[in-house]
Amino acid sequence: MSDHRARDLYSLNIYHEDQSGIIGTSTFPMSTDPSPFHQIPSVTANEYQHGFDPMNMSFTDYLQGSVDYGALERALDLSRSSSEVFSSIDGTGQNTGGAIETVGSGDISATPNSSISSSSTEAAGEEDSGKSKKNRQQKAGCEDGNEMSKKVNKPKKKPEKRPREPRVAFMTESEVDHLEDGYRWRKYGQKAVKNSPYPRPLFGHCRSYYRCTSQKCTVKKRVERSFQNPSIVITTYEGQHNHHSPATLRGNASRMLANPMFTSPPGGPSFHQELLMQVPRTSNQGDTSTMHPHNLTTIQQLQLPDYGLLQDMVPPFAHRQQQQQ
DNA sequence: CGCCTTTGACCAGCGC
DNA sequence: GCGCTGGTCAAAGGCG
Repeated sequence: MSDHRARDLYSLNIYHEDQSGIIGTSTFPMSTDPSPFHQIPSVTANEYQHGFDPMNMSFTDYLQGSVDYGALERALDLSRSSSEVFSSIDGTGQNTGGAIETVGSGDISATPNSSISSSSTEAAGEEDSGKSKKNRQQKAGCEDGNEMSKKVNKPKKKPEKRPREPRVAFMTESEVDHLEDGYRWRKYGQKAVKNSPYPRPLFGHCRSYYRCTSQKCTVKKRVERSFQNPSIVITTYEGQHNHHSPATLRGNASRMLANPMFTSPPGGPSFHQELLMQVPRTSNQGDTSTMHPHNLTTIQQLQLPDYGLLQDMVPPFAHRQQQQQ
């Protein structure tokens, strides 16, 4: 879990379906070559605090609540999109890959923590567990093989759908599936991605479900690998943490994670998100000289022949990058 | 012992 | 209605 190794490059992509997929993307070098950091504009505290820039958004930004959903909404024009903005299922019903989405909930204009602290959110979580618990109890009660008891007593009420938490997906080029983000996660499930030729986690085409281990924190995340490029890990966060990163107890990494002012890792980062804090402005039009060559390399790696999961997102992104060359 | 992962099963939603 | 799929649960087991 924590012994994972980072690759030389990380690419961070934030997707939104309505906007041809990508709302932000960044690629940045790993600590093996710290020099590029000096060539890449860092995110200033001011930018961090007063303006949402999807191109500079990171796991940490999101997890730490630095990203205001209101700003996110404005940036993405999510006001007209209140449902899941990306579906992994194409028109034929075939899955082309995992879910990558930035989802605006119906209440997206709320503050970053509102979705967490709101009663609706809690109710949603409770409802979820409660519902399942009820069913579980029924199941437990029918160990004698009485199948009917499984499905009786279905309260058929609740016509209204439970609002989903806002979701944000990140694409990260990494060899490890579960990227360290400063929080503690508990895996609660795993599913083989449909149509996956490799239904086993070892081969990366499984979707893992994690839940924040902190009590009262309903944040979940899904981790899966891209069909097209197994080196790309797609991490989808749902909800926002209502607590500080527990990584504080595990070294200075959390200090940097929790501190948006942090812009230069002393002695080299040990957490991916420390690097994510350094996300460069890849949208830097006209001045490609500031782009690290690795960026382009990574982008091209993202462009894979078999359009599936990323077909809606990667090509436009890659094209844009190529046009900048 | 506590925390975590694994894993099979279940349920709801959705498309046909 | 049926089947598929995503999401979740919880027992069992592993690990430090």
